[in-house]
Amino acid sequence: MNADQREIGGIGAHMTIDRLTRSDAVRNRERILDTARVQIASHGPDVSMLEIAKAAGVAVGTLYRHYPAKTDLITEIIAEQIDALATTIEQVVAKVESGGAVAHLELRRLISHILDLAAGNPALKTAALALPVDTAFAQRAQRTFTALDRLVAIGREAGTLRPDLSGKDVALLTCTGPRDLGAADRERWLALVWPGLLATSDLASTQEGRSCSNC
Amino acid sequence: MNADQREIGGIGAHMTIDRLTRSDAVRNRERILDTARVQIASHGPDVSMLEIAKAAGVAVGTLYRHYPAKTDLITEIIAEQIDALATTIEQVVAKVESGGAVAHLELRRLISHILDLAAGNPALKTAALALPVDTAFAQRAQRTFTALDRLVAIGREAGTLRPDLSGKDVALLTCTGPRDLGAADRERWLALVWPGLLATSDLASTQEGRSCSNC
DNA sequence: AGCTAAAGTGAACTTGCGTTCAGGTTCAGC
DNA sequence: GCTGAACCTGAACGCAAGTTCACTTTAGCT
Repeated sequence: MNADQREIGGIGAHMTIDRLTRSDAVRNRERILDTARVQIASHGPDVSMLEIAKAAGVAVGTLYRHYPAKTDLITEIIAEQIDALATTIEQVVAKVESGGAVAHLELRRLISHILDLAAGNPALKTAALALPVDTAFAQRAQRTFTALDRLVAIGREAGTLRPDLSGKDVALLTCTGPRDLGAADRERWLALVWPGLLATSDLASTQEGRSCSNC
Repeated sequence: MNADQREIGGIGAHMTIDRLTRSDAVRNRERILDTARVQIASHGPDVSMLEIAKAAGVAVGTLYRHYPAKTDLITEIIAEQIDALATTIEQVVAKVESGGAVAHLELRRLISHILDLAAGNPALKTAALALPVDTAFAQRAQRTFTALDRLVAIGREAGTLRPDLSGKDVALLTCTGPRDLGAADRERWLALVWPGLLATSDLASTQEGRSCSNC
């Protein structure tokens, strides 16, 4: 799974010689990350480090060896999440650019997906807000915005999306979307918001919502 | 300002005889409430009781005399806020019902107002969520929903608002509206969401947003 | 097998916050 | 002005969570 030569210092680790990294250390680091992901998702970012450690089958000291402060742990987890989302969006863009899908429909699906993600992890945004503002998040978020912008631009040019819509708009909406509510409320929310993103709200309304005869 | 006969026990205070309530106690209670409102609004609901006390020019013990637990303080403040909002909405409804205003326009103004409130108090929702669910909030919130429902119903009957729109929809949107963002983002948010609340998004779009010739 | 540096362990320390309470203070009525 | 109950005060308590560190264990090498 993980070979001998792996990163250890997080984002910008570089040292003259990559001395050995013990296998148990790598294993524990992964266990901690996996556990923390789940714990934070279900119990919020206020889970104690002790509980995370216990759930990971590791002592607190070990946890602190890998992440000198709780902030570091949470930062890494959020960074993961952002990267995953960016990748997803980029894949969607690629699919649309290759003609394999329609921009505005994919955008709707994407928003729905993001809402689901947020709902499965209601505490993430809270956690992110509690973090220092100038971390490595900016560039990661930028990647997300860029991809979103691309997708929106295609839809705009196709005439299906609102002429003045931007990727930032979509981010604005999804970031403020419901996080602590059930699937029904999320769907309703999208049904309410969606028309505002279209060039003409009577067209292209694919799913529920207002009365629409031809779709 | 406050005469001899005033409430002291909060919501449902009733005793055989309303014995004396010292003037300094009343004064302090008000000072505490005023201070807490400000402190919570600016520093979030995590301000320590000590800081609130200090800012109010009072010892912690006094704070705890009036509010046996921090929860009680926050509860009262949120209750105040909800009541004020409910009153505002009811006034709007009355104005509309008397023919003094148009429902959908007032709804838009109302949503904007609620967003402003939330932005001036970004921590309130967080605080409310951290509270026990079955408090006296339910009936207060109900008052708000009822008023909203009435306003929306009028707009629906007038044909300006989306036929399937409910007061709960408006609550869903405003509750998830931007809280930590600037006025520009709030306006943009509303511009994006607003079309989805109208019967036909091309009509009655009063302000910014898409191209609209006759308004 | 033996060595050693890296990694792991968990009790203890620190800090911050909610809350209490014994004692001093003050308002209100006589 | 005197009395007593209500009120105020703030040091102290308890607790929970983040963090440290002296010591033990272990992986990787020879």
